[in-house]
Amino acid sequence: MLTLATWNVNSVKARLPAILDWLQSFQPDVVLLQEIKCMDNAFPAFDFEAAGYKVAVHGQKTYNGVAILSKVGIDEVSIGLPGDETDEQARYIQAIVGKDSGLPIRVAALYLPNGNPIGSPPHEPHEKFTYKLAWMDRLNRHAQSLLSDGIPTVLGGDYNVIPTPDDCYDPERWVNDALFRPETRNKFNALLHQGWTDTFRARDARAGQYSFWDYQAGAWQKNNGIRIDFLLASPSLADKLHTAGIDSEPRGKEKASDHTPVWCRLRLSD
DNA sequence: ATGTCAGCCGGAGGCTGA
Repeated sequence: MLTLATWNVNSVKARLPAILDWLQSFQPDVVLLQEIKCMDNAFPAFDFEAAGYKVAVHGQKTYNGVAILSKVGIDEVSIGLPGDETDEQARYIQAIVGKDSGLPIRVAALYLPNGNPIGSPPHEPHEKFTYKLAWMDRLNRHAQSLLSDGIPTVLGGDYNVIPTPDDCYDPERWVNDALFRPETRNKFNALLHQGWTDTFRARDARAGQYSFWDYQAGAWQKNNGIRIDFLLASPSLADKLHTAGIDSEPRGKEKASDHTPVWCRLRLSD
């Protein structure tokens, strides 16, 4: 059995004790981190190595930043999402894990742009919603190429997409938000239709299961959340999906991230 | 209506992003 997780930690420095606690108690094999908010040389690699993980990092100053932690090795690391050489935001890293312990699996940690506020001014080249939609087009092209070479793959991260009204506490409140707009949901659906499986949804059909709760307005206490963090499995891995879930425990602790870990467990034998 | 948190610069607290 192999346990993978994705977690937007909202600063790896601010969250280090919380992350180490969770690794110790949950014992995931592979963790995909987003919003580490530091440069590569400031990533606390020693602490994760001491906990038994190999580390691959793609960071930048202040914003964004993604990383992979693995107990089963990391090989063939590559950073950046293809399709725009001018994009300097650190939002994508992929690697092969588990190379020398059975089935090698390609994993990616991605941090899809938020996209708010929408249109201010509407056709400005750095408008955030335009950047989000263009990034999603690049992701979909890249994801298609990942499927075509047949390597079992998990694409995990903070997608900043609310896929359906079941994935937010009050759909009316989100209708004009970049996370829920039809353009956003259509592109995410197009990704799924390539053949990716939302592993959580494949194992839990209930509405109102969330991975993010805003810090403001008592959102956590009222369970005013949204589900925007996903582990998408390619077809051969979806067939091996054992269980999946959201561990909301870290969100309730002191000095929590606004996101909580989403996990899935794969049956790799047979 | 407001409510939060983190990083940056710079040496306080205002700004940005989420």
